[in-house]
Amino acid sequence: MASHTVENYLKALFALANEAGEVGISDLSDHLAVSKPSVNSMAKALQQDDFLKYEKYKPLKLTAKGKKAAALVVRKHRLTEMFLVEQMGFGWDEVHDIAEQVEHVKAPAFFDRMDELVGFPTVDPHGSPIPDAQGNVLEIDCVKLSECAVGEKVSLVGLSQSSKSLLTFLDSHGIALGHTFDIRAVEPFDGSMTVVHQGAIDQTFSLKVCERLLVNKEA
Amino acid sequence: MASHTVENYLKALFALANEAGEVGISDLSDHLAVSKPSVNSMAKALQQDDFLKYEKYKPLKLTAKGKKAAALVVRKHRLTEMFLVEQMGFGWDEVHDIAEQVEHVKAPAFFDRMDELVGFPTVDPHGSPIPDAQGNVLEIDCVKLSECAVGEKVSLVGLSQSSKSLLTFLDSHGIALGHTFDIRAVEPFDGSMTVVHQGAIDQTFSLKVCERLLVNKEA
DNA sequence: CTACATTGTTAGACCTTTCTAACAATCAAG
DNA sequence: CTTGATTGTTAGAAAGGTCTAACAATGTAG
Repeated sequence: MASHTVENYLKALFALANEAGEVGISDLSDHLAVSKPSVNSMAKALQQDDFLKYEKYKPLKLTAKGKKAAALVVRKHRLTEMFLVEQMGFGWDEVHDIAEQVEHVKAPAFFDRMDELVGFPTVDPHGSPIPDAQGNVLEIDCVKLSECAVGEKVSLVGLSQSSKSLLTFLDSHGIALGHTFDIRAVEPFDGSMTVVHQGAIDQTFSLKVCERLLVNKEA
Repeated sequence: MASHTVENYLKALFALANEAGEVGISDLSDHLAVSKPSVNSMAKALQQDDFLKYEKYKPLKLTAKGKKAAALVVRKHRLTEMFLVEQMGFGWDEVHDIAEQVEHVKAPAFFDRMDELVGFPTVDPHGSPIPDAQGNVLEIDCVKLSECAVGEKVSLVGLSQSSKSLLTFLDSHGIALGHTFDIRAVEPFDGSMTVVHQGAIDQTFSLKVCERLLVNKEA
């Protein structure tokens, strides 16, 4: 089974491919806070194990095997987050770091039981999809709030790049997954948006916030 | 913080010192399934970090720092076992291997929450004491069943060296912590014991079993 | 007290993962 | 099409953990 380190590389590769498309050595180097030569040699090692297709100066590409292995790590991570929130009472802003550790535990029964206890969820506490036991990931139908127009009524289904500070921001504004927004105005100057939150409170969000909120238009 | 490997060495040192008194390189080598030269070099490394006092050809001795660090790993292990049984529905014979993995998670809040959720237990599912957050271990007042005499009435408080096969044996005989035994006979030939289990069923146990059952005489 | 088994030690190698320093390829701009 | 920035590469070393082979110390039986 893949080492702690290998699992982290796979997870990073998977995440970067899903948001940036092409993944270069430098992207991984930044994301993992590891030097480029280190990434380079790991890339060769991962290719050796058929997790990765690596050609000099070309973008890195996970193989089918690599994608599956990565998805299963993500599965462990997101199931853990769900378990931490639902069964252990942690806040959605506290679970990432803990899950980052727990995801490397090698004990399938442990994660299977978590899955069962939280009722076989399909998304984690931040709305990100949980890959199934075969490593398949269900795509979620959503757009960034920033891409919506005045007059639209949407509901929050997920976050892109949820960070602790974003989560704290949302908490402090009483925003949670499933909440609705009626888009009232978009400021042309800076892209900030004024919305009616949960049909009641008027709130204005910066473009930076709106780009992180993934919403569903059929609310 | 100590690595995965170092934590395992500390835990082994702690366990062996508590049952064998003196701990030699070979004991550790056997216990961890690692070669003697490996143990030897790790002993030097542990001394470097002041976890261990090491002198050539002398038995290994944990320092105060080493004992505390070891106790805290044992704490994580046993809290995890308790959590797995009480909150996740695992059997007492299933939890050791999972806890062996989870104990290396570096997330104090995770274990604190487990502790809370299972009601701050003082012993794990096998009756072994859970060290407190400062690394202090409460001694449990008990003797081996094999050391008891005919006519005594005792209750099961713990197990020494609980293995999966011992736990399965106990399960199949309906034996659990807290159960009582009235000692009826001790066979002089092989040390096997006949007892009344829970005031109802007559059972006979081999010496090997009786040496693993830790009991309290004031039952 | 010698001999043998046990136990511990050194030396040297290997694997994984990381680094820095220096160099090479690629790509976008002028 | 050349320049310069970015990006990627090699080479070489180090740390942590492991091994085997060979040798040294210790302790126990006769």
